[in-house]
Amino acid sequence: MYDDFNVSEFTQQLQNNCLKIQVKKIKKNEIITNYINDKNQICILKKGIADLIRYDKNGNKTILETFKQNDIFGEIFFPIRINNELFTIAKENCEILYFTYDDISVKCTQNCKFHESLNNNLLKLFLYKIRKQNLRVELLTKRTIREKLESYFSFLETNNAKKSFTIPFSYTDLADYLSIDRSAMMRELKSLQQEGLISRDGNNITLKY
Amino acid sequence: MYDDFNVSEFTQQLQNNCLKIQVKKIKKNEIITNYINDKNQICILKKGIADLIRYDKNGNKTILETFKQNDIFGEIFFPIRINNELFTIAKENCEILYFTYDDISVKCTQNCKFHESLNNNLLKLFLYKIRKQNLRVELLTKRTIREKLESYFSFLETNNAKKSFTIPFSYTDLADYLSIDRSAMMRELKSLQQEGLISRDGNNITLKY
DNA sequence: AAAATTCTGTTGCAATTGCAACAAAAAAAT
DNA sequence: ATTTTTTTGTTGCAATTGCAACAGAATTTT
Repeated sequence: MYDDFNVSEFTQQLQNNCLKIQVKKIKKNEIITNYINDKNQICILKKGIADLIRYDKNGNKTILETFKQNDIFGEIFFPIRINNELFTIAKENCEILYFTYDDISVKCTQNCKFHESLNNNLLKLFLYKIRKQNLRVELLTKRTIREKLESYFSFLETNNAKKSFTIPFSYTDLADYLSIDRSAMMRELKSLQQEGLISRDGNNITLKY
Repeated sequence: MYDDFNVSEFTQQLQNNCLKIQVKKIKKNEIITNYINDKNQICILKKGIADLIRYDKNGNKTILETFKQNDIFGEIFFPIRINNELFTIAKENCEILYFTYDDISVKCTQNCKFHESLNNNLLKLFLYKIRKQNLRVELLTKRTIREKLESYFSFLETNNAKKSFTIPFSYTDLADYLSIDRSAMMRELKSLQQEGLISRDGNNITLKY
């Protein structure tokens, strides 16, 4: 999807090192963190898939972010609350590294090589996250359902370097991700098909333009 | 608004150092960068205010991001294009530092103190940016104009620690920032007033709840 | 100081979107 | 293998939102 930052090695190193790291295994459909406790917490997803979710007062679910291997998340990235309850939920069995931002600035006594590369690697993870969020803002600021779909498909097209690709969501989740009504989205997908702009087979989409 | 990262000192240092830094002054309403050239470019706003803008094919303007002193932006944060033309425009006279991501990873020969703190400070700037973008996503995923306004006002309330605050936008720009139609937004503001939820005097809003 | 431009406030109407509801299909759990 | 739950697909109707258009206020430029 994005550039490969070669951070896998880094996240492997994290575990057995001088930094205070907690490792936890979370089962599918369980909550990883609810963004209330754990001030300045940083999490790295070592294995699995997870979503950052919000439910509003009307029961609308929104997928604020999606996380896969090596993605970074946690309370530290949400210091400002606008009366929302957020939580990260495991979509598959997950393995997560927990530590705090405060810890990373404390130099370890041994001046180890690990600490040398820590900031550098975190910088890459942060950069990756910013890019992902920028894409998200671009999608969300599109004014119509059609434009959101087209933009998202355009992204998947670029990402897969193919006119055909698989949506990495159920259609229910895709609507929650684009922050639109599912039935209205289905209606729009139908229009796109009828106008011959796309074809569709399950979660596989082919762009006809 | 956010935590103070004490990065001002850092951005001052940047200019007279081993890193290849370009400094430019850009006049109000001129384009700072158009996100096409300048691969891996990073910009830091040393002085002034700027917006990242997109116009869609229907002429709708969207303010994707707003930048003030010490904010970081540039092409590097947008590696994936989804057929949008983006550009950053100076809202006031600006002073900008330009460098590239590639340069920062090159250790300088003198092993200077500056390079020691470079990654650390960039990490803070990146973190700050992620927080800002997360807030943005929270706003944009709200389903109705009313909810967007309420959320944004709630943020300003928290930020100013007061029920009264000044919107840092014209109403035209606020609509472009929330990605909604201006007239529909004005209508909603009127409703909020009529229901006694807010009062309004120019760009000053007071929450009545 | 006058002219030009941008911003605010408003409204009727049209288009889009959301809501509710349901049946069939598919997937997951027992 | 059967039951339960979730997802998909669909549609009429209502509510919201966007569009167009304009006048007056405010701001900026000349």
